[in-house]
Amino acid sequence: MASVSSQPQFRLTQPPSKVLHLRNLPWECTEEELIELGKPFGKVVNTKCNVGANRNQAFIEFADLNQAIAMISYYASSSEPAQVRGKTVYLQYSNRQEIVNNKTTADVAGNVLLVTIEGADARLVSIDVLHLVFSAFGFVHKITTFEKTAGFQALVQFSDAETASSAKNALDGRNIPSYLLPEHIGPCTLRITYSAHTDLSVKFQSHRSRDYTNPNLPVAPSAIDGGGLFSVGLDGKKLEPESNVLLASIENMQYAVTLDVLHMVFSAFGPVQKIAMFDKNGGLQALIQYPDVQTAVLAKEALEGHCIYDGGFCKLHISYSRHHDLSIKVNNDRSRDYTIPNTAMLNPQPSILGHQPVSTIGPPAHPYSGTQFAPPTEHPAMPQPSAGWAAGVLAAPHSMLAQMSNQPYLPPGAMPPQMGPGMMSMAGPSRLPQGAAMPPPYRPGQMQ
DNA sequence: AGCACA
Repeated sequence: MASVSSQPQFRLTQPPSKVLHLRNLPWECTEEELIELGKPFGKVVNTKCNVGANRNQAFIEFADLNQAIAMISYYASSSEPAQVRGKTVYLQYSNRQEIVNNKTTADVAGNVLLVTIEGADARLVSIDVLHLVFSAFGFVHKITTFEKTAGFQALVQFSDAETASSAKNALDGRNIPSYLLPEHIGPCTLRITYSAHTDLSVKFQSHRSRDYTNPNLPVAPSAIDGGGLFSVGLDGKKLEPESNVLLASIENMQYAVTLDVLHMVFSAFGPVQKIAMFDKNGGLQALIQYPDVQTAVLAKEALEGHCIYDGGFCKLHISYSRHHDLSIKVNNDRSRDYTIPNTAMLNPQPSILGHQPVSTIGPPAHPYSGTQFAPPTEHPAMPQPSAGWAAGVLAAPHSMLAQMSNQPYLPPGAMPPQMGPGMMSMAGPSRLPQGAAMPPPYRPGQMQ
């Protein structure tokens, strides 16, 4: 009575599926042979051969469930077994409902790009860098990365084929800007084709896959340490536990970074409850409190390593704080509790208009101007702010204010004084790339 | 001869 059916993976009967699992196939069975086998019963819409350790298994997917049932039923009662090249093949319903194929390339333009990253250090390119690069062309819905014989590859999903093709046209054959990459790593060239996918299935956020449309997606179990206290970072190194409070330190602070600048930058991801600024080791640091961990994670991932101002000025380094609720004793120019409704009390009306950054947001000599990305037909020193993809690329990593203050988070019915016209002008929409239909990272109501 | 990526 050693019933194999007690092992779920060897159940004798599978529930019907459009997908059939085939085994005992001859060596190097081709897709054509599989189609030939299935054709009498219906339309084979997809196949996958050379599956399994011996590469002698395969899947075929019919257009219709009834066609799969017809094939199974036929061979269940036939005296002639199913055969390929005279070899008996065994078939049953697959335990999956559709074939997910890695036939990643397509001939026609689609909304998903297949990106191959070439270069000795290609696999050191993080999914966040890819996200940044491709976000310059529009909202990136999802990214998955994987390693195949072709090397390190990624699938990047946009809303539509138009956005995807603008990214493809701009980036194919170009190098990822070195300033986005870790130190001392070689050039990484992007080779881009269209993928046959239209909607990637991302089950959890991990170091290999992201779904930017669903911030509530669970983090991959594989990316969480057994204790659960520490999560594993993009490079597999341990990180401090996540927190709703971020610790930001500001490097290369050529320009004053005020409470209001920080509030604006961090408000792009959700309501900022409290900010406390202080000096440490000769540099400026700030604690930024969000209502929840999730928002803080979003903000950290988006902002880490980026500069508030163009030209590498005021670079942010962000980690999770051990704090969870800051105690703000007094509202002044270095600390503020935005949850206190008494706006009259906290209104020093600082405005960065009094500081130089307004005129220096776009430094005259842009150090990154198109040298790596700019198409040869354009003037590298003169990125066209509203027309070129180059401006978009540059805007993403270097002018966060320009992009993020576009639609900062505002509490319903509230117009904080620090969101005055001075602030908005500094982030003038003129710097936004044309394709900046990119939704703001945070919208009230979107995240429950 | 028994189910594919993260």
